[in-house]
Amino acid sequence: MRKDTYHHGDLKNALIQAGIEILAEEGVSGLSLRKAASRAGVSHSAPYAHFSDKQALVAAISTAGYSLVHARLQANRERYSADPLRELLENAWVYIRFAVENPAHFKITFSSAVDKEADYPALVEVTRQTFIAVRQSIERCQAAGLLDPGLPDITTVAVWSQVHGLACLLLENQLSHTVLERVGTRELLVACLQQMVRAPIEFNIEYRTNT
Amino acid sequence: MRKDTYHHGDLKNALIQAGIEILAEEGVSGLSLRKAASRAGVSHSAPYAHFSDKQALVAAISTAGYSLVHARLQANRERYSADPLRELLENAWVYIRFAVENPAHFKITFSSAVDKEADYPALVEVTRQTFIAVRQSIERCQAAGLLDPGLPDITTVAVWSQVHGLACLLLENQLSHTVLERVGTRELLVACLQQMVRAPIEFNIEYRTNT
DNA sequence: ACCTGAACACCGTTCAAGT
DNA sequence: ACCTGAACACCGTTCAAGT
Repeated sequence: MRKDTYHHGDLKNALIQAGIEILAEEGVSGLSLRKAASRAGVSHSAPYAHFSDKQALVAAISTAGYSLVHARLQANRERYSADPLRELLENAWVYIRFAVENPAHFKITFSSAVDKEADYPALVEVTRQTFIAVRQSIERCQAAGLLDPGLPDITTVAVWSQVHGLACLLLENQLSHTVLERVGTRELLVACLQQMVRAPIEFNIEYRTNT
Repeated sequence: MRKDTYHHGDLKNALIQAGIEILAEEGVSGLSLRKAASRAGVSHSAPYAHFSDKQALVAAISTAGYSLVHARLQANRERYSADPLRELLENAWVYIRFAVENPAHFKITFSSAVDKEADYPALVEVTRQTFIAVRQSIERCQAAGLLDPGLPDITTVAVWSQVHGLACLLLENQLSHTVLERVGTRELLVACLQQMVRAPIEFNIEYRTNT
């Protein structure tokens, strides 16, 4: 039962953390089980005691990403409880910021590197929780007359799709040439949301005209 | 100069085609240079005569995907020249259909498996052309009073983001449990676009209530 | 110009074995 | 229960060599 015969009490989380670090340093293509193992100071086959295969580690890293976003949504809910529109904007901003600041982790998390999501109950659950949190935020906007009063599920898909899509397009730099020279990331987000929101979003957008 | 000493006159395109087939059969993770080579009936190092590395093949496959979508957008432009709203809807539908019918090819194409896009001029060009085609479609809607009359570039980003995001969420099956049981894919697309379009979209949405 | 075959480093995965 | 080390099949990439 001597603790130091095992490298640490929590190799599983150490591997997840190592994976996230590798993603930050080398991108999605740099992630490998063997590298995560070596970074955790353990042999290349040790991970198989905790993860049945690479997909399982990826699913765990994805779950961690979802949890992080979900926690921030919860924080926004308390912080902006008096202002549903602001809450919606800040929720979207959490998403965009995660994408821009942790591109590889975002891709693994939200661009579905996991093939059979159903095999990972924890991932399914946090996905569901996050969807519900977003929908509740949107229902509050609907109640305040700020969004189309249709089926909340559908309005949620519409809004989430737009924010997710914007995050992806930002990651792929498919906008920089045409748009981003004139408008900052947050202004662009506000302009996109404004297309659906039925009240002016209280955030000053400055179009930088090149003169 | 005997033709049959070389396996075919056009190994480059054969490799691209082989890659697309592999994607369809085995998904993104199944794609390898060696498999594409063997499928084209050529040794595993032959591809390097045409592609500097795997990224270059991926970029070529991505370019092919973009070209296909772009061609269909052009076709829609002629077909629906009298009805800009219908054109917008069908353009979005082309995008969604490509995602659902060719998930792996769509991911490689639009979810940026290419790291340094700038290294592949053909890809940059077709990306630009596609963005322009989408923007022109949106400008026609703006002129008809169907969309917010803001900067076309920004409105384009807003609409394209939503459609791209919807395609991604559909691919990840992150909607099936909550929404897709009640509404079909096309109805969901219409409902999303309707959030931004300032006229009823002439497409009947039936909510299948479970009774 | 276009392709082959051997070679190298890296990877995911398995398995018998050790504590 | 947790980890090691050898082994296997597969991969990307390079390079000398062949036509």
